[in-house]
Amino acid sequence: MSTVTRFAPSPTGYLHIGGLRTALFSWLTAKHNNGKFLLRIEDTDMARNSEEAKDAILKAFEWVGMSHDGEVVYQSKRFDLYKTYIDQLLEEGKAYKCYMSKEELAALREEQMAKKERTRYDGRYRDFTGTPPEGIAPVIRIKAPQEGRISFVDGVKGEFSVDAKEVDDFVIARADGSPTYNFVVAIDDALMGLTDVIRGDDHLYNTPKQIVVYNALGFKIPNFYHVAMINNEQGKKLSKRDGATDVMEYKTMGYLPEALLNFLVRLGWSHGDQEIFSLEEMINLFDPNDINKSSSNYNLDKLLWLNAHYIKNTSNEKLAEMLKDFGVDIAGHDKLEMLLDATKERGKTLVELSNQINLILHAPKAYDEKAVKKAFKGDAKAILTDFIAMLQTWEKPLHLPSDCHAVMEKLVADKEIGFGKIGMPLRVSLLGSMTGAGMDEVMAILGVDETITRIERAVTTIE
RNA sequence: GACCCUUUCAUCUAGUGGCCAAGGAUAUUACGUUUUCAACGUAAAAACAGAGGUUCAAAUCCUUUAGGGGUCGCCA
Repeated sequence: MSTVTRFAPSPTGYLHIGGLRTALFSWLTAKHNNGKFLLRIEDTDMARNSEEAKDAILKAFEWVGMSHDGEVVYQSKRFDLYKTYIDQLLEEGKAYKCYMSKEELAALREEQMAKKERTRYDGRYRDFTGTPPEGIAPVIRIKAPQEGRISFVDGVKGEFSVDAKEVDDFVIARADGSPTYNFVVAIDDALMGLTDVIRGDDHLYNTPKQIVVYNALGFKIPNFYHVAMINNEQGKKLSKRDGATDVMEYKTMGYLPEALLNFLVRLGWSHGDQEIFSLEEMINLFDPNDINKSSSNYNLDKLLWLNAHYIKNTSNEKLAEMLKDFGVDIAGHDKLEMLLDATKERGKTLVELSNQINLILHAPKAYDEKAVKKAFKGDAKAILTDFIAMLQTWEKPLHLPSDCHAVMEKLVADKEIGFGKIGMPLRVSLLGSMTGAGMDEVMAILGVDETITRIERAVTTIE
């Protein structure tokens, strides 16, 4: 039987970084087995759903390049289907109408809390045959087993079992007739042919309930994998205050999808000492049975490192394309290769990279104050002036970084000075700051004319 | 409150009774390289939550305490 996995978000907000990891694990499991990865939108709660949220989730998937197989399934369009199963269970006596009011239920819970018990429905209408109370629209509850244990083997946690007494006759249809979560999830997972359900371990307790549904309907129970949550660096639940939780924010911040996926796959999963995984390697090596039991903390440092790695290893052509989103359009630039070669090791994100490039592309509007103090002193002015003269009279071509380097070398030799004497003032003249790309590269990219223009302008500011 | 899950360097992790006086990666620090900043290279520092057991031998098995997380809806 071929593997089928799924991701099933409810469209109430953006795609969360934790959700993306769970989705990644599911996606990898499907790809590893040449199976299918399905997407289902859990929109049974009409009040909280939004179209925008759904689109945002789909967009995030598109960005990271995790495509789903087949059509997206919307639970909101399947109410008729769920209804037939509710009727079936009612007819077979596996579910029943419960006329307990919300007030009565609340009172019962309070009573149980007071007695320090786990709260649960007491089954008072399970075998009810009398006359139903007036004015109460009943909910439908499923008959859960009353004794024994409900158990299953979780691919991550291992053997998991709860006392049947812990699982009450939960509601499968509300008073208005709409089906509830645990009911529809079980039905959809079964009908969509899921073989492996990978989800957050906040669903661990839902699983016994869903197993009740599987059994009542005679469905085959899939493998379950409950993945521990991602916490913040302090080990607390990840919230907006901890930085970006929306997947698309990472695009804005200049992260590459490969880096983000590589980062996420290593949260709760590993393969020996390996840190860098291409998509292909992940697919080949991933096995949901290897997922770690414990929750992991979210730490941006490693993501930044990975991102730098992927930027360095991305083709210049592709980088140029991506940089368009960051206000840098160099796709047609004749020195594109040189420009990116000179900068891509200096940018950990596309934002930083675009800053590096802009530094070269645009003549400095102002010179960094500290840099001026350090570089434009002593005989800096004279050296720069000599350098201009040298450039103007240079007879060989000055196209390559090595060509430009030769000029500096000559100057250093002639004047019997260190490289720093020319390097530092030159750097400030060309870029306005003490940091940044190598001078040889910058000069080659700018060309002789622009190089001279920038130096001349700088010289006039030195008194 | 009840029930469940979990616990190796600051962080992600390797580790399935002897190969572990615990390995890798990130971050940190130092040094090297460099005209600068990065990148890169070398090195340093850094952990088995605590307490009891079992065993010739325990990070690994058992008990227990503590920390963290989750669940207890006519939400998903």
